[in-house]
Order: sequence, then structure tokens, then C-alpha cells
Amino acid sequence: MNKKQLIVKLSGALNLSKADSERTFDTITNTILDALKGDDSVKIAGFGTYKVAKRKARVGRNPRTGEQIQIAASQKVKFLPAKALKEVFNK
Amino acid sequence: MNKKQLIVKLSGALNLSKADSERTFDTITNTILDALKGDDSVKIAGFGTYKVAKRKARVGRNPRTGEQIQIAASQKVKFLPAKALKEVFNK
DNA sequence: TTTCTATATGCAAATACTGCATACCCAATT
DNA sequence: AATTGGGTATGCAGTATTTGCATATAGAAA
Repeated sequence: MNKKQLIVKLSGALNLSKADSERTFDTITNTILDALKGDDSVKIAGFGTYKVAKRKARVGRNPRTGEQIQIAASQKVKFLPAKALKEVFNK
Repeated sequence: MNKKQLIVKLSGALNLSKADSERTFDTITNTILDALKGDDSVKIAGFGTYKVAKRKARVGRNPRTGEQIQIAASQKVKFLPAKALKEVFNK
């Protein structure tokens, strides 16, 4: 399922036009992103938690040449599903 | 940041009451969940992809007792941030 | 049409995972 | 507004799993 199909579903569920649904959806993702930039975690009870995780620098490898490469430290967004979410998919 | 605080932000950005913002937000998370139950991935360009990942059964260990444990196969929801999302947090 | 994303490759190192108790913070109800 | 019940984080040990590097291509999405 891609974004367009999701928007169609949302449009029905929210009783909004597709354009409005998309605007709403984008606003929400942007708000979450902004929150993550300031704070470093966004907790949504019953769904999950978005966190910015720091990843240490380490030694990697160019899979094409096999040559070793130093990989810089970085940050990535992680999503930790809530308990309710795990249960939904394990019944 | 927790859900309540996020709702307040959304309320401002969407120009909706807090109650409506929360309803909208819950509708979206539920729609994503439903999509994940049917399909097994939801791709949102520019944000990320939610996937249901199957995890094989394996042998684990109770860290308290050291005793070996058989861990059943399970499924969990994974979120893979899009490229744009990684870049935001690595500048 | 033009941008975005998945895939595939080998391999080292980081990190997730498990049970469980405690502490904590949040959400909802009164 | 306050209390309470429930969801969530933390720490632990050791193994399993994931990650992420470069890069081109194919396929899908905007």
C-alpha cells in the first residue's frame, strides 16, 4: 500500500476530500518530525514511540570492492511499536 | 513529547479543536494499522515505510536465570525512515 | 517525466531480543 | 483536579539479528 492508496482510505474515514486528507496527513507527519527535531522522542500510547537514536561510528565495508570504510556516527529515527500493536500481529 | 502534547500542536496546525484533532489522529493511526493487517507494508514517500516483519522462532535465554528458552516465531511492525528523514537528522 | 525507493552484494560491529521487577509517566475516570 | 490503573523504560547476559557501507538498476510513485 502506498501513500496515494492510504489517502483514499483516509478520505473515506475522515469524510474529507482527497486533497484535504493529504494536507492533513502531511501536517501530521511534519508535526511529528518537528517534534522529533526539538524533543528526541514522540510517544503515542497504543501505537508506538518514535525516537531519534544515535548510532556510533564504526567500520564498514564497500560490498562492491570489499574495501574497509570508516562510517561516521549518525542519527536515525526509530519506531518502537507499542504492546497493543505487537499483540495485534501475534494472534 | 507525548500524545497529548502532540495533539495540542496538531490542533494549532490543522486549525481544529483538540477533540477533533485527536479523532483525526486516531483515525489515521487506525487506518495505517488496518492497512498493515491486510497488506503487509505501508509506504509513505518522504517519511518512511511501515512493514510487518516475520521473526523466526529461536532459542533465547532468560537473562535473570541464564536458562535457555524457546522463543516462538512472531511478527513485529518495523518502520524504515525514508532517505529525506535520515538527512534531516544528519546535518 | 522526474524523483523516490527497493534490491543485491560481504562482512564487522552495533544493537535487538528474551523474563521480570521496579519505577515512572501518562490517560482516563471519577 | 486528583487518583488510579495501565503502558512504558530500564537493566541484566548472551546469542541472534540487523545495520550500513557503494552503486546501479528496476520499478513505482509524485
